[in-house]
Amino acid sequence: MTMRTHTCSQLSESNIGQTVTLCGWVNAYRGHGGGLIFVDMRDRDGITQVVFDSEGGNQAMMQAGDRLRNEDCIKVTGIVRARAKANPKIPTGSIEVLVTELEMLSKTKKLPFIPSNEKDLPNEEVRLRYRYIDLRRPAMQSILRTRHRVAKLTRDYFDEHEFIEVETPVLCRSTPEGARDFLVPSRNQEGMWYALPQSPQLFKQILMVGGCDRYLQIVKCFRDEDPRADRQAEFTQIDLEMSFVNRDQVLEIMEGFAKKVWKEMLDVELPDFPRMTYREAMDTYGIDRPDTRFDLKLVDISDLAAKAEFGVFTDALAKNKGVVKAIRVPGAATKFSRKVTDKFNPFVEQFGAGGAPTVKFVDGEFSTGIAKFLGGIKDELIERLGLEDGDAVVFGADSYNTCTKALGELRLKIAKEHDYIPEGKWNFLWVYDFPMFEYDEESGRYHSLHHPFTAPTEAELERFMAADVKDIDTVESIVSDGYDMICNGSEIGGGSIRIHQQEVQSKVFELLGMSQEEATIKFSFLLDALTYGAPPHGGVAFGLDRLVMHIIGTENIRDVIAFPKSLTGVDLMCDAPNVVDDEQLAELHVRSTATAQA
RNA sequence: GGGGCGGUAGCUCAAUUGGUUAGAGCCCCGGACUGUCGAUCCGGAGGUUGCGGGUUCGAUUCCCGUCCGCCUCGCCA
Repeated sequence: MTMRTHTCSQLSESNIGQTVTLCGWVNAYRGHGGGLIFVDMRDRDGITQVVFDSEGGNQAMMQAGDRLRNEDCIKVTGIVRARAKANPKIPTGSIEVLVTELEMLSKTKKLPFIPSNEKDLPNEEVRLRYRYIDLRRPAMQSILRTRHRVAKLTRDYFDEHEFIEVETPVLCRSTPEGARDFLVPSRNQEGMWYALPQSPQLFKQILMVGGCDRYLQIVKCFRDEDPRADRQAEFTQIDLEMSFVNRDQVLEIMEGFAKKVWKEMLDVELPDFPRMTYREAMDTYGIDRPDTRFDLKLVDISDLAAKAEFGVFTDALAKNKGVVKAIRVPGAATKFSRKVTDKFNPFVEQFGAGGAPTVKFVDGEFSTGIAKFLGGIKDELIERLGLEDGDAVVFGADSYNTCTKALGELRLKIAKEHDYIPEGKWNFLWVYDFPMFEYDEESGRYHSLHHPFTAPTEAELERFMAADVKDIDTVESIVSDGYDMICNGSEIGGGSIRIHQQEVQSKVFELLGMSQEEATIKFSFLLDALTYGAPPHGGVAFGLDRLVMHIIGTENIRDVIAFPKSLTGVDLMCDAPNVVDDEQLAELHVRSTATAQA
């Protein structure tokens, strides 16, 4: 039993004549003087019109009804009756409730905004500050429910596949590889700190060593890095791990999960996911998470460019790993005005490239831009790119990494701004065969492309174990058994087969420039665990926030989180983070070095 | 840490080359109205133009600094 007999979505013509009680908020108020008042009541589930009629109620009740305003929280008892004229806009539009009793549960004061006025919402800052009002909007309720359904679907699917949910600690050991840790001072252990988990990676692997076989957890993770529109410091991961599996077996089960989510949530039947190597993704899309809904592929024309007498090309080719690449943009000759192409240069400069020259291909000739440099290679270029009349071509010339990155990003920008992305298309794929390591010139060290617990592929194992730290080309060429699930150009999940042999794990640490002593201090528990009969295992982590973003069709991660933070990591509603007392700090053996305090 | 855009009433916005009392709609308050459904109509209240400094006879407007929000690069093993 609750205070009400029905929710605001439940009543229909079958309830006519019944006395019912509803609880909810005033969604709209339409008074017609002392004698007749309409109020739309809203709760989580829907809207029902209730009527105050002087012929059906007493004077005091009419007066109380007349004082109702948007978002007052009320309880109403009355008799269900048919409407003279139904309102087809709402599901309960054929009935209304003639009020016999009204109870004001909670009067609202003047609101910063009216949640029922979807067309005139305030800016996001106000919505976040008054999140409890924003959350009353049906659109927000729908998102919360969508997120709930995805979480439930997740638990159901993996339960059916014999995964069990296990909780791992939130107060962890700091392992300052990769992202910055959030730290928590220890009161009991003076001078010691916990870190919040960037992911439960090591715990889930140790669960495999502990015989759990198949593990699931929907879990908060924390990375103290600057947020983005699609990234928060605090986010939710669907964390998975399996024992006694190889890569294809992991992919099969994870692909089944994605298919199930898309079927249940969007009624979309996804075909089997294509697979693409990391190398192919980088070569043809300039990014490790290619959006394959459209072409605009990067084509290597280095050999042709070498023959063109164009300084930009020849200079680029003279660089270490220099390349020249081109993108055919179908039908863009008319779209690429000078104004449009002038913006390409500053855009690619952000990514370290010098520029992105263009040409148009009209009436069998190159024109505008760098056309005059392409005379000698015209026919070969047309053939290589498959040019048709009315196309445009964008070029990039630089070292492989810079050129690829710049053109990859430019490709996405052009696709978005000039409508090359088809509506309603879902292109999933797996990217695999990542390099294990990338050499960073600046620090003179390697870092892991996935994470340092990713195994080399079986075929690479021997070469990996024999690799010499100083042999950069060889180390960079070693392929790992990692994989990412990509959906429309966004990484929604990633994982790998993990290392389950201690000597292999030690070799990774060695190549990462960690001394044996250092590795022992940081990861002794893992290295130890791997020596006690660790099973082969692998897994995946999906980003729950990203998944829900795709399903509801938003690019703003704050839309799918009930209480998100701003881009400076501030909770605008709670005003966190905040200053704490010196006594609190003293207890934790911490003193602030901050110069300014609020 | 760098770059870009923004901040005027509770909310969404306006305000001429710097100009005299900073406007409108919604919300709120008061009133009218018995079939509305974004109800309608009449009246009213509501402002340290984010904050601090500067230029000027005069600053919402121009300049400097600062705070906040959004987007982005770096960053995100």
